[in-house]
Amino acid sequence: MERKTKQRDTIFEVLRAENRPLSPQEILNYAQTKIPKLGIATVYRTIKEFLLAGEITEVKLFGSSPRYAIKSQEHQHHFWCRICDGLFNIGGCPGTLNFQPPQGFKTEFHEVIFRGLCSRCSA
Amino acid sequence: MERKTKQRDTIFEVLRAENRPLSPQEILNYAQTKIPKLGIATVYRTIKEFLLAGEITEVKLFGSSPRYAIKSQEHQHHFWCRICDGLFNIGGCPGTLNFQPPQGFKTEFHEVIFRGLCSRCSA
DNA sequence: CGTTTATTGATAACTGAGTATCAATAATCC
DNA sequence: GGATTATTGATACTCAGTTATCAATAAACG
Repeated sequence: MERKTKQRDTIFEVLRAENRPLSPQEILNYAQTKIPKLGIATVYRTIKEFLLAGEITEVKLFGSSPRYAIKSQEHQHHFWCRICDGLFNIGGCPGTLNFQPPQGFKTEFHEVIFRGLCSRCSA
Repeated sequence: MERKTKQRDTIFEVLRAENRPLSPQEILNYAQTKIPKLGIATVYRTIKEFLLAGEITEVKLFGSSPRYAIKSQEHQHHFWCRICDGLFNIGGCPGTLNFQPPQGFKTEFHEVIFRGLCSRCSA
């Protein structure tokens, strides 16, 4: 990551603008409105660099391929749309749920996924 | 599923004895203590048959390949061990969490995954 | 501007999960 | 037990996601 390039700037801008976890393919689709000839390999390469640099995090759920999002300081969970397959950040988790695993299990963190229709697809 | 075979009986017995969602590979590993020459293709075939027959359900989470478990009537969530990679059923969810997605999102169901160390691995 | 070389785009290669194929095996039925 | 045929085990294959390769491009810097 020694040089500033249109490709890297655009990929980061896509993640910033969407503000939700995106798959490599989604990133490509959005970014190609700015750089039509952008290649998928560049997206994967750039994701790797951003991960190494600690600028983004990987979000993997439910057997789908991983998504990537700019790091958030908040405790975030996710809504996963059954129609458009999009992932959306959901805040508001109080940190502790109103139930817990039994004695003996040492919970380090939890993830909650709401499944259904996002606001756009349910409209 | 016309004939009763040692393979099918063993695979079902493994799922019953473990009482938690198992990956095809886990099923193979457990079942091979009974049938050393059992093949992975038979595991996949048998899973498909049990799914069609409605005897088991598929549990998919967090980018891991799917696991399979005998159907439960309870609303179950899961604990996923960071060390042994095993999945465990966690009951006790009141059905509604103490936070929700914002207006506009239509939640059909939710999944909660606790991540950390299972009772065996934390001992 | 010209040189250097990191980066890119196109695409071939790889990977792991799951499926198809087919001869060998074994459950069922007489 | 013998015949029939569903099932099995071994393995080749497929597929989607990801990575490697390499010539062409374009940042950076004098």
